[in-house]
Amino acid sequence: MQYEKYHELKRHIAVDCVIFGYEQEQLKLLVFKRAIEPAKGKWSLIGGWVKEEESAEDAARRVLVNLTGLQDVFMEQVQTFSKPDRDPGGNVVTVSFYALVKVEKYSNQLIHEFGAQWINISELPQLIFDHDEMVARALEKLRLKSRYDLIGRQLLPEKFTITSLRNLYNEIFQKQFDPGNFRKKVLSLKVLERQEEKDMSESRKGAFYYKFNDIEEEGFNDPIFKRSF
Amino acid sequence: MQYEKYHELKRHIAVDCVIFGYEQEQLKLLVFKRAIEPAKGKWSLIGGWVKEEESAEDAARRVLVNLTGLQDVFMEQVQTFSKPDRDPGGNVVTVSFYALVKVEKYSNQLIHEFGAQWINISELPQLIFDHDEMVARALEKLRLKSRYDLIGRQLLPEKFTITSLRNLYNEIFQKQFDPGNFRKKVLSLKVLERQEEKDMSESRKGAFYYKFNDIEEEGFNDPIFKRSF
DNA sequence: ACAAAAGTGTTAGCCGTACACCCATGT
DNA sequence: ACATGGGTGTACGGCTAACACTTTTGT
Repeated sequence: MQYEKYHELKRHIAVDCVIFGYEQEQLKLLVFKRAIEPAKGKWSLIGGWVKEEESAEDAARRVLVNLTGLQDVFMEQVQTFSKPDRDPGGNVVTVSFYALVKVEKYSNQLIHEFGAQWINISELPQLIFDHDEMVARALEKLRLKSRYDLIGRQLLPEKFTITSLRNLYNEIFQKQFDPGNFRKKVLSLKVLERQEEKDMSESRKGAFYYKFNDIEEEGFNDPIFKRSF
Repeated sequence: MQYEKYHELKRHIAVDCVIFGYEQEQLKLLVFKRAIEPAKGKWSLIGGWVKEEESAEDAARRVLVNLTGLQDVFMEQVQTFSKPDRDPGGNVVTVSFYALVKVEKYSNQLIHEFGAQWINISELPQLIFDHDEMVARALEKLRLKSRYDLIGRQLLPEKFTITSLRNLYNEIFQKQFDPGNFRKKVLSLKVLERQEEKDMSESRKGAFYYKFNDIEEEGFNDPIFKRSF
């Protein structure tokens, strides 16, 4: 498990996690300043070794739980990277995952402990090895999912406004959705429930909070958003 | 490389290939009758070990070249399977790929040599281990690709009729596309070139052959087929 | 009264679907 | 002439996109 040693061994299997969060109307990624060699001080994703008695999915979940304490985080496999020379420290095959977490639930203490930081998706520094490509592929996958599912359940707080949800989609697709049309579209999907309470912080009139309802976690057959972005 | 031995060792990395082909207006999969234990006589996908000095992509390509002699086959990573007990013969992490090949180019001799057989996608026997799931996931990925790309370049012969192409889509989505609408749709994409020659075998009138043109291999931004199937 | 965001309504145009209809030709 | 698949035309309906318009309320 010690990084300094692994180059002596033959080939290892690891996971890396592309962790998305949504905070202050921005889509962010949790990145880490490496405390150890190689590439000490450089930015990277968080990862870990896959133990012999677990699957890559188990390992990724373990890494995430260890980092955040959160048990039921949405997570999906993205791609496996296996070029023998992709990690200068040794021959490492890495299965990458992306995760969607509610930033609010994070303990800031944990984050500092790991040298982690939430960074806006459009202001990312260069990451080590092929981690940039992992992020790019994860973002592609997130966009694809967002097109067929109404995501937000895993990223937004329990209660949120339609405007917040729209902003999330604006961030994901780097595009301004029309407020009126977006509202009608998502409400027509019948997965949101309006609450009594209003958010008064953003306007005089106030905006109703919504919650995701419990039924039908599964995606729709048709794309929600059919046009190119 | 010997299967009988690998259970003694700790953990291996392998690839498996979901090889799609199109023959006699049917979407088929190349499956193999295992000649060795475990699961001798059962059907499976073709696979191979990933050598220490190569990537999973390299390994998959090597397996395919070895099997077919074809160099430039379309191939894409699907998913990695890593449950420690997924292969009763040992702890094997497998990266699965799908490939699209022109059946016509295959040497039948090679196929028999490997105990292989083209089987219609809807008549597949049960496959060993988690190979059924690999096929299911590969098919999902193929469907997704077919929705955004006009697929067929890699599956159809050089010259083909619109009806053949439509049949391919019928097979992929298990749905009957409307002949007229399908024709207009694919021709509007401007990626097909009509040939002088006609195929006279299917109708009195004859159907023009088409070829894919050379420009723009990349996909479209919008889904070609937007509705559910 | 005004501003500013929330929310509703309206319209035009595009596109998918269904289906009618013509075409070419071997028997 | 007719049957058959190839190929074209048309009309309806649904949906998207653009944007005008109304609502609410603190200042």
